[in-house]
Amino acid sequence: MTEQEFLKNYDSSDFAKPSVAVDLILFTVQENQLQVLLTKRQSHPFAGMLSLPGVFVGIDETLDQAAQRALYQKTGLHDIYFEQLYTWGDLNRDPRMRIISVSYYALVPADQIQLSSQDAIFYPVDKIQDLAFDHAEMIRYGRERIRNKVNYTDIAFSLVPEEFTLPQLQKIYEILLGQDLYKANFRKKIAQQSIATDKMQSGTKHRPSRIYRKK
Amino acid sequence: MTEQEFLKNYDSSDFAKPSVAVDLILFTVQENQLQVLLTKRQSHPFAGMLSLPGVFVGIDETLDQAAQRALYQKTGLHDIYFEQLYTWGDLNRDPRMRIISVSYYALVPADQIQLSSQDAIFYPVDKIQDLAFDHAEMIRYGRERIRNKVNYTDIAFSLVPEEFTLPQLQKIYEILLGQDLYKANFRKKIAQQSIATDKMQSGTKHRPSRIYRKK
DNA sequence: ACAAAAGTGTTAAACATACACCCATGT
DNA sequence: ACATGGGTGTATGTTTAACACTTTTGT
Repeated sequence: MTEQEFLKNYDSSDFAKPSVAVDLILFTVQENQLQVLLTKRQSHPFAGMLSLPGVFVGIDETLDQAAQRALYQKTGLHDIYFEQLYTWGDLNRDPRMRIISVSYYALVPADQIQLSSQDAIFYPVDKIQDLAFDHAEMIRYGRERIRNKVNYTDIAFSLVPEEFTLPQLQKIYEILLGQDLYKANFRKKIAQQSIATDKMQSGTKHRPSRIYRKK
Repeated sequence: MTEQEFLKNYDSSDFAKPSVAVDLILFTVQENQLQVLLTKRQSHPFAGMLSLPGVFVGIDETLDQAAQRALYQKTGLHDIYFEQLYTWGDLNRDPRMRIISVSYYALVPADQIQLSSQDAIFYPVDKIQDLAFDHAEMIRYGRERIRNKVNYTDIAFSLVPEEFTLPQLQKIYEILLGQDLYKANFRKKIAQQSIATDKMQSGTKHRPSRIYRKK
């Protein structure tokens, strides 16, 4: 049977279909650590373990919409940076049945977050041990994508409030990259993507920092 | 209903499921152009138009396996460079039904290709106009991914035979990047990733080029 | 000898890295 | 006055871009 004949004769009810889910990897920086949103599983399989929030993709719902829905359910947030990461299709990802999962990652400044679900918590990425399904692997992959993208995009700005100081922003860069940066050089590079306001930070017990916005 | 309850009560037969397909974007360089493998559609929808080769994902088949199968059907090839690109989930991608498609791209040296299907042809990427489904968009996205990856990986080597000359390799880089490169600088950078053999090219009407292998 | 493309050494500019220092605030 | 972190100018090293030139083959 050629592919054409296959497509021609294909009747969607004739074949067992995998289910399709979207899993969301929501990153934020809190307490000087990169953290990820996890939920505690109440039921089989992996009951009691932590897992990423996920939803099944509705028949009348795009993948992006499903990701937005998962985000909204857990955080009440709508308009934040998010992006498709990778699609996971191993056969026994889920012991119940064949599920193909499209993973998304999202970045949110810590101050925007108000968890709307009891069972949702933030967990430091570096301390993750065992998660349900292949979710630890997903997070590792997302972590790596971010580490790369920081260097040639402005995604780091997504983790900082609209108004921020350069030391704040530098800390974000350092956490995402996993290494310290030289203050003077960081500023020369990043200042170009930022606009200085006339406001200054207050309440510090040292010289106040100037407040910037993203250009 | 919480997500937990949803998952607990979820019965795969209760919900209409999208179908899942894999579409393959096979790139090669022929006649100094980046070309992509297309097939002419014989039947509805988009009968007569060109499209990417694709397969439905079997219930006992991983996504990578499905991509390999599509590759093998069209070219008889097995072990070549390929990688997942992106998953497309818009609602009306296919007029027949809801299909989510996981796209893969692959890179093959032109000399390895022996098309095993009558209706498969190579088509220059820069001359593509209308394709069936969202396949033109997929190719554009894959083209962009390659353009980026050329700069920080060695994927360009995947488009050249095991033994190659540096001018050959440079031409590949130039085609992938879409711009000319300076010979001397290209060599300083790439020579490090290559090993010189003691063989020389023959049959040219000018100075013969040394043959290299990938390190 | 000449054409044509292979192959190399050197210079100049751009960018990244590192250091040294000054500044503004609270105590 | 001092501790603390904010903020800046300059020098050094490394990478990238560009040019000028030599080499080897066929005709």
